Amino acid sequence: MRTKTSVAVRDTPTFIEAARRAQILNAALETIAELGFMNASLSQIAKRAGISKSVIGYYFPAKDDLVRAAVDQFYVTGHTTMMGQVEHSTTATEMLRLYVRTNVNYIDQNRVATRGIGEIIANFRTPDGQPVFRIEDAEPMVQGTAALFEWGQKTGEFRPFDTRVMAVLLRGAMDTFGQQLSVNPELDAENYINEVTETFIRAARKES
Amino acid sequence: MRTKTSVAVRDTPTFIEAARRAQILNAALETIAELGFMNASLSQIAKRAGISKSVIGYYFPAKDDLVRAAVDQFYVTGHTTMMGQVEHSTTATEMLRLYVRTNVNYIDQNRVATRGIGEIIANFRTPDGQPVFRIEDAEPMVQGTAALFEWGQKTGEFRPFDTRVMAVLLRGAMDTFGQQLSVNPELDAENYINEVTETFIRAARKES
DNA sequence: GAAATTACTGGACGCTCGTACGATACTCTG
DNA sequence: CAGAGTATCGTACGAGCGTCCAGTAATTTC
Repeated sequence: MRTKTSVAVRDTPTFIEAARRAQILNAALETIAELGFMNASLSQIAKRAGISKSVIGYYFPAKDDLVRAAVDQFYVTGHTTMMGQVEHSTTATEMLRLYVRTNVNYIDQNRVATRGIGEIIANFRTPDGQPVFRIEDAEPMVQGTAALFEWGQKTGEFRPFDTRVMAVLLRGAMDTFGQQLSVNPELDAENYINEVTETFIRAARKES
Repeated sequence: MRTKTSVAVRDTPTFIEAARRAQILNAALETIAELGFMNASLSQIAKRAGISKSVIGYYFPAKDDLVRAAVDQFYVTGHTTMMGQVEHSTTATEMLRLYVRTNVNYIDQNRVATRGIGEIIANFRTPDGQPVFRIEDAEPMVQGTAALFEWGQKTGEFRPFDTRVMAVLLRGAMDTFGQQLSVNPELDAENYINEVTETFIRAARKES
């Protein structure tokens, strides 16, 4: 007679299950953010969560599933949070301002998660060495950003330029903020927002 | 009776030793660039080099030494290569142009090494999880870049702005190019150079 | 409050890692 | 061309990894 070693598939998860899952996901992101993806073993994660290693195996069939769940959760909450704030702008310039502000603030207020997810995306690979999250998976994000600049070119707010390169530069500026934050936790988000906004508006706007 | 299991310390290395060291360093960077730092085991590196795992141990006492040697080599050759090209500019604007061009071209022409070193810097940690190469180690690079912008402000070519943020943004734009390259190897370096140069000159220059 | 289900534990398994080592092959030098 | 020094190999070891599993504790169900 075999005993159950993994959680049952249910329509509505138990209260305990929901809480444990959240706790484990949180501990995983914390551990990854602090030790790096390659040192974040299940033992380490379990130790931080104060639970036995096997509990993780009980709720997540394999480590892959845990990692994927963490990434999914991050993008679902993050994307909806940010989209809501940006979408009702009346000019491309205003949208650019809001885009920078919303993104930087989100990173600032979700430092551990942002850092952890970054580690995962950079280092999570299949057994044969292929990245699980390839850079082209961020292509929709780049194209969405490029659309902002295309809009501005259409309305005449922006000069002609390669919108894709500009979008990649802006995305890079967002990522850079996260990295700078981990160097200097006292970094002033407001100042960064203002400088980056000014920089990109000047770079994109039509000659006066 | 013990036999020698590591290479002797010599004033001038043997021909074989120099060749093997170079071969191993090269294979290591290749492997790291392709499989990622965390999957680049000594077995994998040895396999690529077509040698036994023990040969690596013969020339490099520990894996750490191999990795550090690879980083050292990269920075020594890279830094001197680029400094030489930029240093005799007559205006800050010209230097900015040269800076972008030289950096992008260097990354373009050293793709594997650039990618490998990036992997190492991001993922190489001490046993307790602390990064070996901390981001503040890149501070001299950032300050050197900031000095370029300060110069331009002093000569009146550039408007007032936070030179450190601008320097971080420019460094980020350089790093971004490398990442974009690994997505799309056909990426046009010349176009990227032109767009980035135009972007930063417009962002930095004084109002006309 | 007994039975059934759910939640958790500690230990064992097979695997790969980095390192260490004894033995063997190659290559110079006298 | 013998022998010392140099270079390479295969293998073995302990540690840590992710996964598995039989058994126990806790909670829910009837």
